[in-house]
Amino acid sequence: MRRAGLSSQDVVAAAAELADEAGYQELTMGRVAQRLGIRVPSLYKHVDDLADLRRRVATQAVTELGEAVRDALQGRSGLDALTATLTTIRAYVTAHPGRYAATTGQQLTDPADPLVTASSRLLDSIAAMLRGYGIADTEMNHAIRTLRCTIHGYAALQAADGFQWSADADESFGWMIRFLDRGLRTMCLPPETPPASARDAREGAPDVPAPCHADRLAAAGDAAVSSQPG
Amino acid sequence: MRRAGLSSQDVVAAAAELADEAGYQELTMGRVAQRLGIRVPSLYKHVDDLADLRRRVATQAVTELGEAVRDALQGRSGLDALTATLTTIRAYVTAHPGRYAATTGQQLTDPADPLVTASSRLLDSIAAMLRGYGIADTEMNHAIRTLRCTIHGYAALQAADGFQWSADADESFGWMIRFLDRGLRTMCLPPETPPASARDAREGAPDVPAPCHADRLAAAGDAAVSSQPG
DNA sequence: AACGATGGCTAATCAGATTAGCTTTAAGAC
DNA sequence: GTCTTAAAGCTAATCTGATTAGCCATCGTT
Repeated sequence: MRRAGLSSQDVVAAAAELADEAGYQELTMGRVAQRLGIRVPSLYKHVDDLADLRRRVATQAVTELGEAVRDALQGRSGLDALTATLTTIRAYVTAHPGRYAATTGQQLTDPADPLVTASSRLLDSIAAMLRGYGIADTEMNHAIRTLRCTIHGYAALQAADGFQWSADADESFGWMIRFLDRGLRTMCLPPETPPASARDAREGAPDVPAPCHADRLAAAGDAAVSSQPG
Repeated sequence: MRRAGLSSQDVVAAAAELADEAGYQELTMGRVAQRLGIRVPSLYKHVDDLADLRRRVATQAVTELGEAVRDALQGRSGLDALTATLTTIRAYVTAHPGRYAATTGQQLTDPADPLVTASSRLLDSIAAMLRGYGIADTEMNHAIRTLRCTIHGYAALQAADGFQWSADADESFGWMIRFLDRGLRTMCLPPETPPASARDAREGAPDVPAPCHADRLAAAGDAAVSSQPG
């Protein structure tokens, strides 16, 4: 019989496409083999096992996403950069829900893992965006983590079920961007600075640490930040 | 042989405990049966199948979480209420990572589904928190969605790997709360209101819809908001 | 033309979910 | 007290999907 002549890359690519088209839960050895026109056991010549394949798909996703974000950030700063970042991520997750789904739930422990490397790059881009945004170094870790939560939450929800929340999803997305923008812009000013609004900031807030001084930064290159890609 | 005399509730409870203790990926019919001291096929007298069991665990989680948040919000408003909400959710997810993990990836389509009901209640609590926070009705949907993304992102990341991001996670959590607080307080003021900061808000922001007027609200009881629990 | 690594295959195994069908308990009807 | 019967368990069997073992063909190299 004629050989297909596949590489690991081909297998991962097929898996990624399959996940996007049929849903991440359909990313199975059988479906991948079928798509490639080979039998299931042959896949094991190219990947270790299903977990390995999933992890490679996740790595590809984070890599692609990181490149897209880096490209989108060229020459931008402030709200412009924030908008570009979120828009890019949203577009990516919309186009590749299965790939993004693969990234959720991956452990990032081994520093030599390509997935960890790719995640670090993505977070570096976000950090650069925030730095150009005027976030102080002392706040950087907190800001990255906060933004990461919001972005990951948005992306995870979107990847999970395509956001059926009706027609005004675009507006909500824009609102979210403006929300983040304002939060970032006011975050490093003294606590009293935000304009007196219709708000009663009670005194007895349960257990929030003191405002606006970040001690003990976990140093640079803090790979622990990226405990989860995206 | 002696009967165990189990109910569906017992099975779900055992599954929830198992998921918390051993991790969501260990939530398997075999492990659940083992924990209950019965054989695997007997489980099918109490639940339809594994998907049903998972969904019930998710429902229990969202219900418990909703009750906890509702309790925590008693007599609070503003930053106090926001802090209570997030602190409660964080505590719940920390105590019950497996349960929370069960909620991610559930579809919420059928309005009669108990999971949908429970999710709606939780979102109602969050809406009440925001309303008491001074968010206009026209912005409510956007605010809920935004907050939901951040909360879900935080919870999902935490449930996935327990947040190994080093020692200052608490500080980041506090920072995030203050960030959200400031964002919410400044969000419904005219765009120019936020104090001129070290920021250059460029003009050419890619594609964000116009600021601060929300048209076409998806009416009340908008179950589509809860496309994902938590 | 031989060769050796590579990529593919069949057959078999294993794990986990699910189904079929039987048996016994235990709760209520008489 | 017995009788009946639905519910709750069980064993055995099936099915799906992942994985392993071991064989064979292809292809680039010598």
